[in-house]
Amino acid sequence: MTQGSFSRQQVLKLTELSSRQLSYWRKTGLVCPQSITPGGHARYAFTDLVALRTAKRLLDAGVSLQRIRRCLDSLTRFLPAADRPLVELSLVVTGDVVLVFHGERAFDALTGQEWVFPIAELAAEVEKLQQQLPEQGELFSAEYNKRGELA
Amino acid sequence: MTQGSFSRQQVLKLTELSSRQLSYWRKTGLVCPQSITPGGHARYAFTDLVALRTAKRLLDAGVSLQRIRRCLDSLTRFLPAADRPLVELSLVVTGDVVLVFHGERAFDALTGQEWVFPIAELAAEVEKLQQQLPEQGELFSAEYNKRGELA
DNA sequence: AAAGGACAAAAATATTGCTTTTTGTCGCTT
DNA sequence: AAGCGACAAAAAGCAATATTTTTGTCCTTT
Repeated sequence: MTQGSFSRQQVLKLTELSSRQLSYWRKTGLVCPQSITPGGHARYAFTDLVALRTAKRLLDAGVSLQRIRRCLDSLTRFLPAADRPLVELSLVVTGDVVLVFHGERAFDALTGQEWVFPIAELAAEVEKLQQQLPEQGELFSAEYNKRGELA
Repeated sequence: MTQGSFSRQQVLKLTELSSRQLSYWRKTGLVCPQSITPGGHARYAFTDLVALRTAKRLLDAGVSLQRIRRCLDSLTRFLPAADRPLVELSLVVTGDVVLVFHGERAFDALTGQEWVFPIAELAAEVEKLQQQLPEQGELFSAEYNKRGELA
């Protein structure tokens, strides 16, 4: 009995969703109540609550519903083990992107593309490359022109 | 003399850029050689190399040149202390977004918008909310219908 | 109270055509 | 080898429009 079972009123209070949203999300399958009463009324489980609240937060952070849906779609593909991404996963967001942290990795929830390379490491990398060129060094010293660049 | 000074050939080898790109980037001010020889030839400093390679990596990760330029523009606004973002900053990327890690924070290089909320914390939060509702609990046990939802 | 339907405003997305940017290639000069 | 210029293809961005999704409001039914 870890579940708990919440009525519509309770859910509205706990999630700060509008009644319309709750209905619509249910109808369109974004978050459905875990069970239904004999009278056809929704009963939301605790995990449903978490999912609803997560979706709400994503919305508030500027992620559109449609993007949320697409992310969920993708995630079932990339992480089939994650049954309910909105409940289980660790997400980070701006308006345009949803990042999923999973183990050591981070990837885009939508495209699955992995996020990469702390560029800090690049200096070291170039340094290594530098050693592959035996001949170069302080060969040139003249500096006739200073740059006025962007980067 | 931490600089080092690299000829065009060396730079091409080290950065895996095309000759055309090197020229164009120089002309458009993305990354310019630190100094010029009496004959008008480019001499790239070590930091230039790092900048070039960083830009190349961003490109490879799917960030367009134009976006890179705009990011650099923004960064000089958000982090005026960062003289050469491509050399100094710690960036993370997908095709659409460049994230900058700076101290404790992470923000979008383009918009400056801060990134937020590990959603993992949500469960705990809802649990807390739950306690504000004294009346609910395992009041309902009937489950007549299983859901077939997305999340 | 909860669900469902209907209508409309707002928000988001997709599409299309147009402009600008980036890159490659060739040829010429130093 | 390095730089410069010109032409063209590819990629990216932009703006205006159409289409779809989401949400609110009102009304009816159980």
